Amino acid sequence: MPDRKNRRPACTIDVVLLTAVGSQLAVLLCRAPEGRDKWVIPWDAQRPAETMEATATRIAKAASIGEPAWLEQVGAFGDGRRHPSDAEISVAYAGLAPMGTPSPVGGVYAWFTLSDVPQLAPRQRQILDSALAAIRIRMDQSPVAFRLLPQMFTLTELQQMYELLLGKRLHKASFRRALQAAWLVEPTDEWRSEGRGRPAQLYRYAPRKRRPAQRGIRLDLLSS
Amino acid sequence: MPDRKNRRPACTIDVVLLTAVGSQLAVLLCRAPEGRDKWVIPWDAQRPAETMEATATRIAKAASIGEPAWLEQVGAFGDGRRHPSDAEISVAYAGLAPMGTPSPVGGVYAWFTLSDVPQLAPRQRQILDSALAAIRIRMDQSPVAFRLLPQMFTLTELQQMYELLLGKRLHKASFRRALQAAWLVEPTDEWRSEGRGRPAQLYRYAPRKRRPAQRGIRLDLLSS
DNA sequence: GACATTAGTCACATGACGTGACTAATTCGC
DNA sequence: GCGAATTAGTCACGTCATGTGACTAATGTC
Repeated sequence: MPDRKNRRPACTIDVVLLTAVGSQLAVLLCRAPEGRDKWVIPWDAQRPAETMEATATRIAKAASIGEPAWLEQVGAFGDGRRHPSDAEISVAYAGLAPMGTPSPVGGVYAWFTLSDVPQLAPRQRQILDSALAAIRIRMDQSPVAFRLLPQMFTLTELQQMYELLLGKRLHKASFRRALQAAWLVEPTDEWRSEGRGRPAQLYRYAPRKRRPAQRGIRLDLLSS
Repeated sequence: MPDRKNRRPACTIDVVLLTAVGSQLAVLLCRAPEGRDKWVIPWDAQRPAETMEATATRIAKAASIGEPAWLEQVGAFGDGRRHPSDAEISVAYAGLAPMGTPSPVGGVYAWFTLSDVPQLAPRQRQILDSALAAIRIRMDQSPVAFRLLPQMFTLTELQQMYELLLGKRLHKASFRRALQAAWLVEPTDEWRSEGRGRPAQLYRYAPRKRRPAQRGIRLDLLSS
């Protein structure tokens, strides 16, 4: 919700909201007031007495539905590259919305799969790339992938989410072994039949004990 | 070099400069203009047409001697905590200076070992802690420790530098094994005798091939 | 009921890591 | 000199994590 009444803020907050659409990552963009087919990453200026994170949450709420399931700062960007606001610097946040979050009505906002992202202002392009890189790095530390899934999910869905976020394929057996070692999920009594093939058991995110000294789970696991 | 003539900049650049002093990490602080014994992390406002990184380099240059051997952004901080400048937000950079960099003359700047850091403004304390955490995280990705050492060094010195930055002891054999696997150093013909004990071979930083698919060296190696 | 399809598991090879003990080269005290 | 102390450097072995292919299990389709 870029507010065009103020001119040239000193600093903007930009929010890269991601979700899963089918088997692709998608980012939420906002139609620019000028130009029919111009799109921007949602941004706004901080309001008085508002923390940066509060600003980011407000932008995310206005843009999508409800609060993002995860939100973290990516960094500050500037260095001369152009930004829709002409602000000197922009502080970027990355957020995740559960898959299935609908494109908000009105046509002002829309999800774009990563390969379909239209041309952005140079600084916003840089922000998008950095946000993706930041998420990939933080996946090792914190269980981010669950934020994109519903409460209950199959292990295959979870693995696909990891593959989406990491941008590479994982090996089934290795993935499940690592998952067990991390004590992150627990099985439920329910099963889901997806048409053909054996039904899959549903799991729920339930991180267990052993937080201390828990060395980040490494999912380098290659190929299929 | 906090410039007190401007009032209340919108955004400051703060630079956490680290070096090794003896067997401790030390941070460069600047004497606050008011109050004899108040110290601050060096900061300044951006100048017109200056990138953030250029500002950080300028601050580092003014504070210590020459350019820092490494400089990277940590993030943007604000959220109400107090800062010497009263600025809304501060963008923090972390930098490294080779060990042996002298305390600049004049008494305005001085190195403080981490355990001797005096009380700082709350936001600057947060910045310092985050900068340390950021360096520890990035050590895995990029060979930061070498920036603190001279061109040639012994493997024991290198190991001590890693221990300093990671804040924990490493096992000699494991450390060298991991180092070999990473192809980061090569031996020279020279040896150094340090008084008692067998002389140590000198090594030089020389990252070799195999950059692709090089999975970050994990140095979890515990105890002595 | 044979087959395709998807879920879930097993077993083995390979490599990384934690650890203690070993050898090597020097200085120091006598 | 000569042995003890000290520091450098290596080895070997046990354990655990990871890469990988093949296996079993349960369902739908024809």
